[in-house]
Amino acid sequence: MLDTQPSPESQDDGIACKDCSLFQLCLPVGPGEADLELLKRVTKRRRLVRRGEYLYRPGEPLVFIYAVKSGSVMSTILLEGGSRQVSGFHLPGEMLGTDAINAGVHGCGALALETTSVCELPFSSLEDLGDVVSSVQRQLLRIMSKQILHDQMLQVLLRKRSAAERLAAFLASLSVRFNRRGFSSQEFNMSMSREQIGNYLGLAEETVSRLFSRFQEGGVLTAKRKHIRIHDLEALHAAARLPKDLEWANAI
Amino acid sequence: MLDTQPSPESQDDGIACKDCSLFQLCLPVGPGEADLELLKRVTKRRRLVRRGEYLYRPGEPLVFIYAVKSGSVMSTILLEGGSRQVSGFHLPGEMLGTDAINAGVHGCGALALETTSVCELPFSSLEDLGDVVSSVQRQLLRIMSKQILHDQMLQVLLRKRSAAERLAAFLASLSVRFNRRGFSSQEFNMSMSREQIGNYLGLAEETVSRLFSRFQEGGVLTAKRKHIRIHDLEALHAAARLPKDLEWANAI
DNA sequence: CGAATCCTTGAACACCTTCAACAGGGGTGG
DNA sequence: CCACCCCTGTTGAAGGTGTTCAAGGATTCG
Repeated sequence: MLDTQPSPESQDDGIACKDCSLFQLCLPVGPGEADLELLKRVTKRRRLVRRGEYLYRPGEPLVFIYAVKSGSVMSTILLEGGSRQVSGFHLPGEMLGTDAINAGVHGCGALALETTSVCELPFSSLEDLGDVVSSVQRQLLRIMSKQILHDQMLQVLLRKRSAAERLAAFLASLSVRFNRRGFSSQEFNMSMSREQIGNYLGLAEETVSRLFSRFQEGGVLTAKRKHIRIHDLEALHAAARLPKDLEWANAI
Repeated sequence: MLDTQPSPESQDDGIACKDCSLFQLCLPVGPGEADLELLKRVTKRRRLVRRGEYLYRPGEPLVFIYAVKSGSVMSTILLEGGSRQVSGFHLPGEMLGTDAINAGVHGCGALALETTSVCELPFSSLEDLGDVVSSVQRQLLRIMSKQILHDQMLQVLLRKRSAAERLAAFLASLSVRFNRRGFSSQEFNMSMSREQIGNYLGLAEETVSRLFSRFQEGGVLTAKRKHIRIHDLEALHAAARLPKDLEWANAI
């Protein structure tokens, strides 16, 4: 599959961190120049992973926290019996790897769904640097707190919502997240398959497929494989039955 | 309801922090005396809440992170329409409130299920103190990372597990958590109702009740209202189908 | 003792899954 | 370039699991 997702940033690697739209999304430390310098040092490392490649695998030691710059990453939990549980999708501007801080070892695997560029934030440097980095560490606390919040929101979805509500919430979330990154909120290419969406939402692949058809019949959207065009954003959000709180978006 | 849970620690409030069994559970900073002194200062505050009282309500500013000393606390998310979603049960030695760090405001409410004693950890002091506190802050990061991990495990449970597996996992978790605190792993009093368990596990109250009956018919346990006696711990863990990893216990 | 709450059990029903078959694209090799 | 194959996605039918509705029993507390 081609990297069909348009890239809002130059492929030039010489970009300054402060110009990276990711900067304010993942580590908004404010106007302090010292922190900015520090962050520049910390976030300098880049890595490119191709579709199907792993950013990290379960069991590997935690070396970096990652921030997605472009592309998309799927994290999966390896269950006994070898089956894999999708635990999250990470779009540009979103972080992953914080769940490994506790054990110092990655419990999840992170798989690139398309050609993906990430920032590597060496965790040891975040941890060891003195109080210069305190505001960064505070930021890290906030980010992790946010993730806890989002995991809880996702749990709400998984507990009591119908299949249609789950998929609507998922699509509404994608829409908001793409839009936040400067893309259209009404038309985008998903990088994940029906099976992966189903796995993530706790639904069978067939159910997801049927729901896409049903939404299409209802005139809410047009879905041609991975290309999604939302005609009635209002209806989609209504079907999702989520609080209007934008924080929800990251959760799903 | 009486506080039927036996208390493994003296009710005397003069207990030194380092003698508190909670100490190593929630903030194991190691042998450093400086940190120990600091923690003693930080965790000195206690609070007693009675059954039905709130530790905090949604919307209140984040002042403390809490650690349960005795009793039990249920945290709930307030959904639109006024319905409440149970998002977690917190037993002695477990923390709550970290999800509020991001917004600085509690999104959940925390309700005492029985007479409960908690430690109040002023969040500002955790945040503001210099590098003296760095190891504590690192600890906080670990704790939050652990919670993220556990939330993910819970999601696995909610996505693809049957009702019986969910309840078995919940009971197995309670068993492990009680045992960790020095209580019997085979016999204990739950502080939560069938309805609350169902809400938490994404099941109807009736389903939970039926499952208790079914487990009882199968000779796995005896349940007399909130008093649980597990006869076949092996079978319960088998029914739960969880990795033997103890980390699971906190998750559910 | 009465009331309210919690728990239990039964029956019908709805939703989603599972099994099955097929369609359609995309990539590969001839 | 075309044919083929494999993978992904779609659709149908049957069946199971859990919910909902309903009623009754048990326990606690005023």
